[in-house]
Amino acid sequence: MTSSRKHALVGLSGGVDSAVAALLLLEQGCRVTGVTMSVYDGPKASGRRTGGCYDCGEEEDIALAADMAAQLGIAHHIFGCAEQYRNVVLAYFRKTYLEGKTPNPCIRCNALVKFGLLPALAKEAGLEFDLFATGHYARAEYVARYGKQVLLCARDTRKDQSYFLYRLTQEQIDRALFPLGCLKKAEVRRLAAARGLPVHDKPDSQNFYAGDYAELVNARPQQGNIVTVDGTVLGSHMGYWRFTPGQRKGLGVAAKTPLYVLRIDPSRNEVVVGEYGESLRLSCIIGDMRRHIPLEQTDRVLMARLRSTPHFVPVTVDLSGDASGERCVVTFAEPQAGVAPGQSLVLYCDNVLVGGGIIGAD
RNA sequence: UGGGAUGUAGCCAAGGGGUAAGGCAACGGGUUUUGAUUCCGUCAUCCGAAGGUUCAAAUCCUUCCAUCCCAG
Repeated sequence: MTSSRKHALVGLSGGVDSAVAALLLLEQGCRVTGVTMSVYDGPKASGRRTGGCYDCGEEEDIALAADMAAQLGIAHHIFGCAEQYRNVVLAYFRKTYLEGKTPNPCIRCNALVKFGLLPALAKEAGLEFDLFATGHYARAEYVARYGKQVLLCARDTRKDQSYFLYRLTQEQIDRALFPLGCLKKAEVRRLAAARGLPVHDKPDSQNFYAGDYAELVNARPQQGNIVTVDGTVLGSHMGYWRFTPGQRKGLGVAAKTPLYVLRIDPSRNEVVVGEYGESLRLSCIIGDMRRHIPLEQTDRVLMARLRSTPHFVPVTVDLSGDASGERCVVTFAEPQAGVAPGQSLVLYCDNVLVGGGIIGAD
């Protein structure tokens, strides 16, 4: 491009964050086009919605996104992604739970649908753009010492969402733009209010699905036992796929101390529980890795997140066991609770996202 | 049937004359783009039942009921 005026495609969800992202890009002088994906293809249910990604009331959000685009004076396009979403996210969600593991649909969706299919469809539709922006609280910046564009934590690490983005490819990172990366949520709302955007006080959406997860797994309820490590039966449940390691609430089992899910045994439909101490683990195997920065280039202690929470644990990573570099063993400085197969472990060096992978079954 | 023991919320469990701890579960809420974690709040007008003693009892007495264990 000869023009210095960049053209940014912005994923508008209908919420405050993406609207403010678009607003900021306009203020920076970008050409901006809004795009929204439609992913729901389930029953046209009740219409009662609480704000999930896969939500039977998504038309409302799409309409909000369109309104927002109109208010900002930018073009807006809607792309149907339901079929792919079903194949890529929902099928994965169901399969993972049935394997006795815990899926993370947001990570999968970001890499394959939101940052994958959506811009691809936009390109197919003839839209030209240099950048793809979203309202995520994260940063994508060129870092000289690594010689490329990398993902970084948002300034406000409490709100940081880079965890959900670690599976992006280098090309996706190269054109990614996160206008909210240096802002706090309150500032974003203030900006929206100042610009008169009606979504300025819209509650955050924080669910992937507003209904009963078991509906998505779509498995027939099946009674099984809740057992201790030594096999003592403490109670029963209606399907192992309703549980995740580390879970405490919802077991329905009374004991001296709180009990946590230690592991799940799909073949016996058993949920193994134990005390907090029994749930601690010092290491785990990571598979299906995505590596953004070679570990040799990191000279500081690596920190890991085992969940999207702001909690970081110092770790050491051993890649020696696997030549392909897709697997490694991660050892924690302190024993960790809630290490759940299927969940992602994401590595950071300072604020830079180094890579990550999926926690294995053992 | 004889001997022993126990009966406090859904579960476990303190309190042994002065007006029902605590834990677990459950429920409600906060945090959270994963129903995890975490945090906050609520949860026995009543202590197996009926009488009695006392200013006052879940706590003492009596009887009854239930359950468990050991005998036979």
